[in-house]
Amino acid sequence: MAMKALSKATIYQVAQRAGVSIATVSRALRDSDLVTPETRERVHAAARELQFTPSRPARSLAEGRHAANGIVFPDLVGPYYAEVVLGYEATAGSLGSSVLILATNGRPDAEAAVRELAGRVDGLTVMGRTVGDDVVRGIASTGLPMVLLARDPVDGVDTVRAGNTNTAKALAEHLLGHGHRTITFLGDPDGSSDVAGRFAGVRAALAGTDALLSLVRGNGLDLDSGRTAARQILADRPDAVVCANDEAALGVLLAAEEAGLDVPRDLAVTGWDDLLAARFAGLTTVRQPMRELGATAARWLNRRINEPPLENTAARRRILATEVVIRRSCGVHEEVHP
Amino acid sequence: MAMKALSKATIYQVAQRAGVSIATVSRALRDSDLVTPETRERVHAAARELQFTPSRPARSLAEGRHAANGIVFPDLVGPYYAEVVLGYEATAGSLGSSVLILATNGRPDAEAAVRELAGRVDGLTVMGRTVGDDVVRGIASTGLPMVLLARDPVDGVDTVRAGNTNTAKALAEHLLGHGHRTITFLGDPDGSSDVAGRFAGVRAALAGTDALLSLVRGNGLDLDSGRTAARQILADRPDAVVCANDEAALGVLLAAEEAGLDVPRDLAVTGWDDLLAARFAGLTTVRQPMRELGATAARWLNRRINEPPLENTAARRRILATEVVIRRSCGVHEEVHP
DNA sequence: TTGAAAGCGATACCAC
DNA sequence: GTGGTATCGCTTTCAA
Repeated sequence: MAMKALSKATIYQVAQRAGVSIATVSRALRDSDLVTPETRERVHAAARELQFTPSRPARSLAEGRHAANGIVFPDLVGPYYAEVVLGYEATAGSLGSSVLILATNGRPDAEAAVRELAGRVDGLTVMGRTVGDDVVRGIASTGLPMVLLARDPVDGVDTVRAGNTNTAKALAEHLLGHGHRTITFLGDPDGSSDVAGRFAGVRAALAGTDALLSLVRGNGLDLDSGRTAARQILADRPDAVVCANDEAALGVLLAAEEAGLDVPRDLAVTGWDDLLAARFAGLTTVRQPMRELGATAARWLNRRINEPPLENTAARRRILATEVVIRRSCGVHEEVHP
Repeated sequence: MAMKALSKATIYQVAQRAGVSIATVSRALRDSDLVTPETRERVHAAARELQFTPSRPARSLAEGRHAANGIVFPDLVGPYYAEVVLGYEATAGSLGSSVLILATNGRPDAEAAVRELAGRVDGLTVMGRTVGDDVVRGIASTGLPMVLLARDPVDGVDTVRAGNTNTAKALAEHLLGHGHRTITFLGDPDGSSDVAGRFAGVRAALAGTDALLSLVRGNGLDLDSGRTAARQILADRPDAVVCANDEAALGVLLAAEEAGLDVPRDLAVTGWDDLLAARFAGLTTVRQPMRELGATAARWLNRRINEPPLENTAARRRILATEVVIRRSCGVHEEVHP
């Protein structure tokens, strides 16, 4: 039987086999027009026979670029980040760039991991509160193109995010319209700038009204944290609980059910993200363009990477629109739902 | 010849600054014990001052490895893949490897993209029906360590998957227990081996009974495809619709509601995956260890990568356990739900 | 312990 | 058009 030809072929072997120099191989393989169709074909044949694939590190070293970019996010748990990352990958891929991902989640060495990642890419997207501003500045100052995603801006770095405050204000006003007067916000404004913006919006809506706003930070934005926090919140019998995201809100829904409370009659609940589950739970929430957030970041990063060094434009900011999605959980509406 | 504005420092500059050779810098920075604590410190200081970070391509070229591995999946849409990829990233990261992702989704050049990815990593995990067996074999034959995830095995390549057939059989038997006799399976067995396994399980359960099984392939496994397919299915008034995944099942639920059908009284519906939404939709489904699937693949791949070439063990197979999760949608149970 | 130098595998400039 | 070769930045013998 034939021997397993696993040692990858190099450009030298292809050159030898085709009877040309490595320079010619390089040209022929990248379809340079400085090669005779004849030799071009000969080289391609040799390459094919040897199953030649150029070494990526060698290429990168010679070209001075990685042809890859990276995205750092806190976690991939929950549909929110997943959608954003997917949008990012799809767009980056179509722009001809490979994508490296890094979830800083429970990583103790997040900062080091991010720096290491920065060394593997032509540009980096940093999402949410994964690493401090100092790290972002440090990396940006090396000249590596960067884009911030769903995160407070840093001087000189592009930022893409989804609208929080205005939409949160609209949501809270809708709640007021239902007659709710004691409102609890569940989420930690110090935990992420998104949450901070949402809280600010709610507060703005209640300012100058007779409604009462209280804040419960909770332990996180997942279902169980929401459920746990809700047990405490429900003891105070607020009219409504505005949650920082859908998962927490779903947890509150579960806790309310346990407590024998009817939503929305006894308690109104709202979330944020419009997850698939929100639809089936009848949860009033806010929809944000997750896929588009990722796609925009990828597009911007690509632009920065290919930008002529001297035309370096000022940092961009963009806030993508979000919208309130009214369902059953925010209060009793005219029509009766089955 | 343009001047690089922010050229990163090289090992040469560090060497010069520390007054040593590049060899010494290399050793000092990788904490070799062949260096005086004294010079070690001097080198570290110089590196720090110059903000030196070794060039990844240069390192990879010299070491002959990437310190990275990749995972290919069809799509990241829907919580299923996201969870698997997260589990993968977390484990790979903790094993000291960077992770490259590739969604073949709507990519016309999926095969080329996978090959290109293969050139950037020390090992590759291929999930589902992203590329053909020929491509898998081709890559595996170059000696690149691989792991197959949720996909039919290929000779000589490790495979990790979740149980389908037996659990599907149990699920179908439960349905029979409810008295359902006309059952429609929604999903394309030719579209993925997972779906094929689930269908096989259902068929096995009905074999030898008086129950009738029909197959509707549908156009996909997302909510809208399920909803659309359901409109056709419902015309036949089956007792139960067994869906290949939760998203399709949720679509069926929506269509049933539109048609004025009561689930489970008029129609039983089951899904697969146990998404968060399934819980709130009261959907009977099957839970699979998504996170663990990814983690196992990452662990196996790591083992292969670091395996002494000659101890090359036979291809491994593992099927992780799945379990039926009974909720309301499969039929009327004793207890009355609110 | 440290330094000199030989790779690693491409790209691209400069002659011919 | 092609070939020779310097270069990219680092790791790793091999000597000293």
